[in-house]
Amino acid sequence: MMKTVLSASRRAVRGRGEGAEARIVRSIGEAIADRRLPPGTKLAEESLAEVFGVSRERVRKVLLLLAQRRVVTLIPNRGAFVAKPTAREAREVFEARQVIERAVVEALERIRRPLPDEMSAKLRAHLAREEEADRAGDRMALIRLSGQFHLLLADFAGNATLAGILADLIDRSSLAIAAFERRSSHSCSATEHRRFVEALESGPPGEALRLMMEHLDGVERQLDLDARPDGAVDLKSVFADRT
Amino acid sequence: MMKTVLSASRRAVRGRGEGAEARIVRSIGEAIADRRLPPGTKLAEESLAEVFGVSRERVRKVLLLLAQRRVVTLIPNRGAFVAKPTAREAREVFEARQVIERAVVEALERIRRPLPDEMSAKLRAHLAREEEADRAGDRMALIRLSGQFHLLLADFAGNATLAGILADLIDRSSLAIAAFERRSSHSCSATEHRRFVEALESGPPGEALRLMMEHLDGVERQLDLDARPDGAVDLKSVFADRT
DNA sequence: CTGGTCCGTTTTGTGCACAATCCGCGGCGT
DNA sequence: ACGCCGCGGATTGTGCACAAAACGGACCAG
Repeated sequence: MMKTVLSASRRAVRGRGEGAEARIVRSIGEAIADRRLPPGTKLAEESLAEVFGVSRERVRKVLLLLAQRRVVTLIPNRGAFVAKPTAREAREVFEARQVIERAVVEALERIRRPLPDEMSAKLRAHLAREEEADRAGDRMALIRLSGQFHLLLADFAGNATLAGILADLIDRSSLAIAAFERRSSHSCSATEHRRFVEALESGPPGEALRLMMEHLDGVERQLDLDARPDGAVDLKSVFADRT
Repeated sequence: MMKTVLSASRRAVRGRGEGAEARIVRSIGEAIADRRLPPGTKLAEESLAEVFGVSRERVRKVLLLLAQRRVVTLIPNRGAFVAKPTAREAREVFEARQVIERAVVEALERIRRPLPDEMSAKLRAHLAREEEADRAGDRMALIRLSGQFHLLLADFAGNATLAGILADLIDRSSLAIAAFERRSSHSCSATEHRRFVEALESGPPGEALRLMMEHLDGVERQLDLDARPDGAVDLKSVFADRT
């Protein structure tokens, strides 16, 4: 038996209910984080309403929520688009992440070793999943898992408010990466995550923090944040050495 | 001449326009921060629509935005209420503020002294306003100015994203203070702010940071975060030593 | 006096229809 | 060939009407 049957005739079942909006928000949010919806993509209300089997105003509400989280941009009388961060905003987001994740890791380092079994177990289980996705070459899963890893750490730190803020920043990081990623590079984060966990469990004090800061720096440095915003490219330099 | 004339007959002028929603959000947000709307207050859609001279769905949208910022709580089929943070949430908010404001002050301390004229001037102007509100005993103005002070510092730090996050946290601080303030105490923050600015301008390195952390600790310590949430009070202990 | 049920009123939730706005395209003039 | 203007189609924005649900009071039974 299939898990869920997607069909227009089922809209009464799929579309309704308390958490319908939350489901759609998650769904779109994940699609954006996974880059199935690249920055700049138009999100037409009618289409989304059809896809999710809900009325147009429900979609409208969802888009308003996503806009508040800066994941989509709402342009009056033009519609909703997947947000396309500026280079400046991208830098700010990564800086904000460093600020918050530093605090998270500092809190985690204050926990007496050995780490609680549950925490350790969850971390190792997560690493296993990341490495499997890595082996399988499942890029989308890897991106999602990478975000979840940082969020998992924030949860362990015990401050749900900070974790919530970080969740937003992680989504926006995905957006920034999608917008500014260099064609080349991409050192897998799975191994860096593993090293971090090892440092956290049995490394010298401060080692985990150092690794995390380097990790975030590394991710940011893989971006091409000097690129001009689209449409402002210098045509002269682009065609300089062409004949 | 008065700045703005509030009148129902002006609804066509006041209610319309691009920034109508932003205006209402600010208006309600300030009212909550100023504690003219204490935690738990019901925010009926129809009433608000009438007050601001807009349609009910516009109010609805505004309430959705405020709910996203955790300033109001939306209970399905019950309506919107001014959020009433739990003690845990209050602690989390203050901890989050420390995390972010530490980063802000560290960034400010990295600026070479003397501080740029504009920055210095704005800070001093702000201090003057705070002290005047203090002398005048204008409690509401003092609360608002106190929040603006911290936000001003974040602006100077140059990260708009972090500043935006902090703005939310400051609003929620006001809520927490309103919910957990002790009847007694309240050391004026104006003098602490002045000392901070002096330390920032000409104090030894780290002094400003120390003052800011103490300041935030002080604010939090003025709260009674051990109070049980309303309705869950332990009647036995309340009437323990009564006859 | 306590506790429970029913019903009217008030408030919130949702779909729909219509108004407003914008985009693309074709025509026209320079 | 380039740019300006205006129109048709499509998309978004908004008010309205009705459906759904909750609160409060009245009434009643124990």
